[in-house]
Amino acid sequence: MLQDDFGRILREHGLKKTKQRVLVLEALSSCGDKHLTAEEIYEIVKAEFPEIGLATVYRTIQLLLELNLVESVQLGDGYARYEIGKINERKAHRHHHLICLECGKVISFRDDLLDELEKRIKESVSFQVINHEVKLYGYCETCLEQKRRIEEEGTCTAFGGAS
Amino acid sequence: MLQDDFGRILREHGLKKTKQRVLVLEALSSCGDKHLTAEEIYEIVKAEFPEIGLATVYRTIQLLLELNLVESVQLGDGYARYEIGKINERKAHRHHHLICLECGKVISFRDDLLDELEKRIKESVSFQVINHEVKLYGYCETCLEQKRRIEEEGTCTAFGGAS
DNA sequence: TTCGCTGCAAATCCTTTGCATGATT
DNA sequence: AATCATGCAAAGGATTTGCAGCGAA
Repeated sequence: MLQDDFGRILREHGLKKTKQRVLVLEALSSCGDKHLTAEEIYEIVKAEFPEIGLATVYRTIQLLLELNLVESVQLGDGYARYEIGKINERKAHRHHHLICLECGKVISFRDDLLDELEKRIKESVSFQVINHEVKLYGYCETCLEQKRRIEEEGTCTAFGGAS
Repeated sequence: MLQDDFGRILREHGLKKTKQRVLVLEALSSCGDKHLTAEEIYEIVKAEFPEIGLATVYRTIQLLLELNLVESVQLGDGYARYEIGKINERKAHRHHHLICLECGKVISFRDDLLDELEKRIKESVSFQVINHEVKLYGYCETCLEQKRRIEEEGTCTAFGGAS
């Protein structure tokens, strides 16, 4: 299904369907919300196909980006991260990222509120918005609980922690 | 004024006030909304102080970031960009970036709508939002007009342009 | 068979770092 | 005078590219 679609898309663009390309797409596909780096994709694919090279992974990602099958996200940690796009889910646009400052976990979050913001921009500034990207930094549930627990335990610690 | 503040802040942190540091801060300060790259800052400062090295610019930026005088923005073009922060204006948080896909121009945009989004997130997901970053990609006024003009001129061209 | 795709290694790009010299307090 | 900051050049890390050989059409 996804395989056939992919083959068709490649064919339509005069590109060849190779094991490497399929495996890279599958890695991204199966890791849905994990926002993999190139290196991570490389490791995943290498488990099943050890002869693959990192350069091929980068080239394939580039290809998938151009085909609009994959989108890239910059989380500000110096790595480009990639997530599967339109092909198997339609959550392509209009989803934002919650990024945990503690553990780095990324949660995707769907919300159309930004449509409102875009409208507002159109009215006040002359700028035609095509796409948007929202990142919210904070603390995820797990890390929040952990912090809470530590605070409770440490209530009697006399030291304030000036930082 | 700004100079003195800067001197004070440096002194408070046991740092020395050097010509290079002042010039880097001034470059960022005077180019308010331009979101300069390190290389651009380097060029600006070099005009007035040719013996400065790029490494010093990077080190100074790092310093200014740590002092919270400057903030960094990733526009996804592979360069880190920097903008002056809290010191001379209080527009630190809550301003978003409109990025022109055509000419790369960056327009800063102030809006508190995201507070609403943050509240909504707090309700639906257990995630404590600390800060957020919004980038809107599209076309700026100048580029829109240019496109319009080209379209008008080219109305009679028979070719559709299958892309 | 043809031509694109791959793997490897070298190259590139932005940014950081080591070290001896130079400037600031 | 004592450090800290600088400039230079070399190192670093992510991504890219060149090229000969391999594999899909």
